[in-house]
Amino acid sequence: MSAPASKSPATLHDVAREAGVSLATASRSLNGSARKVNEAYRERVVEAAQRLGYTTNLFAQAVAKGSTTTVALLVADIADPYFSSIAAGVIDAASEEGLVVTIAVTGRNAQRELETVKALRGQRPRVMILAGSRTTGSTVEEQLRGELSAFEDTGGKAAFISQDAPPFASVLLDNRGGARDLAVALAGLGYRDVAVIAGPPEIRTAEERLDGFAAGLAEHGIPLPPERVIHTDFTRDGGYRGTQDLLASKAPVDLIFAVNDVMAVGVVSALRDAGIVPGVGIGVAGYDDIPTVRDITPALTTVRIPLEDVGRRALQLATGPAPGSTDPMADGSRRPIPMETVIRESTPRRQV
Amino acid sequence: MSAPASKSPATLHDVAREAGVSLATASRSLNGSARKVNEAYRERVVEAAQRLGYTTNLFAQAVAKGSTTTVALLVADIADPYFSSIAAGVIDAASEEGLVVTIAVTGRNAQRELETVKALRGQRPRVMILAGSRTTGSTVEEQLRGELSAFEDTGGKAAFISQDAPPFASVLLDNRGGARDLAVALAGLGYRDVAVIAGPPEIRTAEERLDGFAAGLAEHGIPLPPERVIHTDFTRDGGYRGTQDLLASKAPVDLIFAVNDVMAVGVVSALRDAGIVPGVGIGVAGYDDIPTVRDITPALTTVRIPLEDVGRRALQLATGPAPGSTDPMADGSRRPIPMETVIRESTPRRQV
DNA sequence: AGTAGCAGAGAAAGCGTTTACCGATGGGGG
DNA sequence: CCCCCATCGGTAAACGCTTTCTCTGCTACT
Repeated sequence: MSAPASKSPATLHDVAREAGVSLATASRSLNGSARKVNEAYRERVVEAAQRLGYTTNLFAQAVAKGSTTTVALLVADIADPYFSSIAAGVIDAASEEGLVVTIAVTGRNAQRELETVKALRGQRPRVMILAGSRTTGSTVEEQLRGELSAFEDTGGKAAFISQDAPPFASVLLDNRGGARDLAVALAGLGYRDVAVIAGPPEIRTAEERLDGFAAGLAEHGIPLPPERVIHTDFTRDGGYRGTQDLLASKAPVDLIFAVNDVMAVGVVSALRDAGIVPGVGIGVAGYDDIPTVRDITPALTTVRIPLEDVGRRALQLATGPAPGSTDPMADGSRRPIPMETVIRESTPRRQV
Repeated sequence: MSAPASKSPATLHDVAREAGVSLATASRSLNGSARKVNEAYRERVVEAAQRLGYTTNLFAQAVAKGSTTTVALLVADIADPYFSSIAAGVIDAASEEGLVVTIAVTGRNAQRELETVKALRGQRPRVMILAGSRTTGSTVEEQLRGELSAFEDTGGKAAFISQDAPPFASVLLDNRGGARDLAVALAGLGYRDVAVIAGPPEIRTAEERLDGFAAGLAEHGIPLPPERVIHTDFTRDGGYRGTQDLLASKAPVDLIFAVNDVMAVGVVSALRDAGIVPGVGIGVAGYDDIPTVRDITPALTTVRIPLEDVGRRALQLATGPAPGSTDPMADGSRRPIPMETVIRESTPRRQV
């Protein structure tokens, strides 16, 4: 049982020989070169390539051309629906442009993110998209920015998702506005004793949502004292534990807002385990509108983000307007993606 | 506002010059070359690299070495939790080995899958992992196999997930056994009038689950007449519509098994919309144990697959045992991943 | 002290492409 | 009928890296 001979893949050289033309002609025939090539030759080359099962070696092409067709996408956790939806958008948009997407996961770890960026730089991607990174203001963040600057200086383009990180491009999500609108809507439904299950303080997205929500409440004169804000991590389990802590504090609560849906699902679960019927005893709201929240009971009130569009847009932003054009996206990129409050069963009108 | 000068990235050449050594020495210093290099030199080189912000150009390295550090992963839909969990496993295992993962989505379209494989071949990945591909027996499938054979002939390694596709490696899931066990368990709970929301007939995974389930029922003398089997597509919406069709047929049903959880969620939703309480009026079971099903009401009975492990294993299988060793995985790879029936609220013991 | 042997630096030949440049061919204008 | 120019193959030089091979300068052994 010996391993197969493992001949190396056919090269352009082979194709050229097979077709009886020169290397240059073969090359020109196979990629839409600017220069014309005799149709008869071209056909022969294409046929030969076919016959040999030739595929252009993208690496060699990249080294010769000095540019690649790769997009690098960094996410915190690809199994999280928030990120996988964004990834779907990025991949979709990328494949339209003939780009190939490399995904790396950073596990919400700034150090790891930095190292990943460094490693990915070796791939010389055209574009790097960072979703779900922390902004800690730490030296690690400085290094990250340095790395990205260097990346851009050498012809790459970096784009952030949901994080304003000048001078880099970013797809801005109006987290603050969305959360504010949600708070206003909920206040309108009669909720008064509000608690928030917030994310880790160093995740800016989470903080923006918290701020916006507090602002919306304030407009209705509803306070949000610090002890009603529980910082925990961005997972279902974080939501669960945060809720337990909240309940243990015995604070009177008629609404819990979790700054993302994954956590909100944990909230619902914790409430139920504590014998409280979510939506009846205590209202629950989340953020993101991941598919699951439509299917749980009660269906969750949340803020919808068009996540696939966000991913798509990040890519477009980064691959940029056709060079030479007067950048029509330039200001569009600064305009945050609008979001929509979606009221569902988990926050019925409050009995008075 | 002119674009930045965009100098090209530092090359090894630059590093060598900066360190005052030869190209060869620089190369040897930076990658753990077999050959020794004077420690003093090495340090100078490393420092120079640091100073210049040098990162090895992986493309150039690949073309020089003739081998890459890329893994290509093909999934039907990255936003589907089944696939995103697998992807998480693959990425995790890959990054342990210093490999970088490229993800492409094929949208359950055989033609597109074929084209994707072709395109991805240009990247000369070390490994290609195919999850969720169709097996249609069609000419497209033949072409796909041809493409993969060529890929392996030229030194690559292909691995399938949940699909026995000799001679290629695959991580086998015991779909049939898992479904059989589930059926037996459900029969034991007293269910008798069973219907199945099945997947598209050309997806083998779906058919195996259907078969296994029917077999398990048969052991208990429970029939599964063809009209109780509804073929629909592998989405939540497919499950929803399939259930509507089923209900419209007026067949007496006390249990619906959907061949995957995503569809099962659709089943639950359809039942509820039809005024039937899932779990009380009609039992519901799914397959996969995606996170959501634990959180919906009623929590779904399902079959657990360790999806991340599956992904991880696929990668290990493909990167293979250390060359030279006597392939301890060789038979292990043929041993299907075990699965576990998980009974939850959606299938309470049936009243007699 | 002389030589075998070896360590290790450097030169150079690739790896599979692209692309500037060269030169041949053929057509059209004077 | 000749010359110039446009057109289009081919040749060869990159691209950034690895790796083989050559060659120098030691160490170490007899």
